[in-house]
Amino acid sequence: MERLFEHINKFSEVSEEDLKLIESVVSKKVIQKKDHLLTTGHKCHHKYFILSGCMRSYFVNKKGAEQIVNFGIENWWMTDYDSFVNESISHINIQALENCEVLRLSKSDFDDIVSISPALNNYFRVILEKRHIADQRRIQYMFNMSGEEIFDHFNNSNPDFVQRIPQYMLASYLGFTPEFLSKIRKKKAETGS
Amino acid sequence: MERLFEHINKFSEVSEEDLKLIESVVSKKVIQKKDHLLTTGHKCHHKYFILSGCMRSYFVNKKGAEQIVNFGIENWWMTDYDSFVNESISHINIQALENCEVLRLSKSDFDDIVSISPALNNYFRVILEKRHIADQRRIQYMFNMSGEEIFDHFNNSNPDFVQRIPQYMLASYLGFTPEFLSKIRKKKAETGS
DNA sequence: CGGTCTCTTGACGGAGTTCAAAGCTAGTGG
DNA sequence: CCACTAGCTTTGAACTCCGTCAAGAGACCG
Repeated sequence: MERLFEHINKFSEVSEEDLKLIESVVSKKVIQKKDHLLTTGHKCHHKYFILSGCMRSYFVNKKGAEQIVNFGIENWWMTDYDSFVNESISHINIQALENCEVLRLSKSDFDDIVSISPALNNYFRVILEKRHIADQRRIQYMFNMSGEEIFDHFNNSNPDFVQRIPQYMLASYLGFTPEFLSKIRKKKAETGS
Repeated sequence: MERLFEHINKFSEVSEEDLKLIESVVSKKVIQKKDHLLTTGHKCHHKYFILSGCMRSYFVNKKGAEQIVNFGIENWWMTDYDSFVNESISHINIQALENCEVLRLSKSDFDDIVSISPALNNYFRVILEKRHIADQRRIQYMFNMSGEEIFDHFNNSNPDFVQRIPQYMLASYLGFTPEFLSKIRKKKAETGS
């Protein structure tokens, strides 16, 4: 709980009352590694704030391969915004990659607290700004860099995180095959970084 | 002005007072076709609500070509969020593709009105949700579709808009070369769509 | 009209994929 | 504590999609 409070405080000026409000509507859950929080074909009724652990969202592409869309780690709100906001059928899956502790917040409680508390509403606006900026950067990188450069950039930006996931998932997230990623690594090993 | 009010009303429950507040801080500007609202190396101090016309944001990639990041049309807020929010040097350009009428809103006025008016803050949160969802979809399409499929999908989703811009800009936005787009079109003409 | 901007065409090249096989690694149970 | 197995990574050859380059053909605007 403290972790969520700190996160909110970092992005919005909230009162004790605001924190009590959100505390009253979230519930702590433990998720086992490999368990799913959301599967394709269902509506996404919740946001999950990750207290510990690591997750991925992914869909099965036309070739039958799992395409990873996002990873989530500590201090991230994980959800399918499309399904959550529009209450539509989700096309993605959300799965724990490690044992996780999360705080779960339902759509109706979310709607309530943002209408009751301007400060919490503001918190969610600010983290959406951050996320939109991250999305835009990601799109720009995809257009401007080769596979190898994208790989280097991600490694340099997330040196700790890359340790936590298998290479083939990183390959999927970055948009290429595990074989190609392996060849990049080989080339680097030969030429010395 | 009416156009902006309608847009706000569509996404948030605002009072007359809220509308007067935002009216008091935006100013109407006319932008000539080909003029820039933002150029690389400068800070983005404003958001622009497009009343009429059409714009693009783009950067010059490593190969020296202009890579289009986004288009903006009527009822869109155009800005470089990264630079606007973080007050950092922008890496992109924003240019009018047609003669435009816009409502200009400065960063400091934006900060003021979202802290004064919860309803306006909520409006900006909701449109950020929409934008994040659009970004996520775009990323998913880029991963899941071939160039030809991406082209078809964009054409089908934006039948009116594609008439307004030259093909080579569409090619840039979708992430390939004008030559390749021309070959797709040729193939379609031959095989009958 | 003349020039610039846009679109098309074709030959060639390269980045990344596919497929199939083999080598590694780590977790699990006996 | 070892052995087995499932999951992960590496390799290489053939292939595909799309980019590059260069040249020409339209189209639009002063």
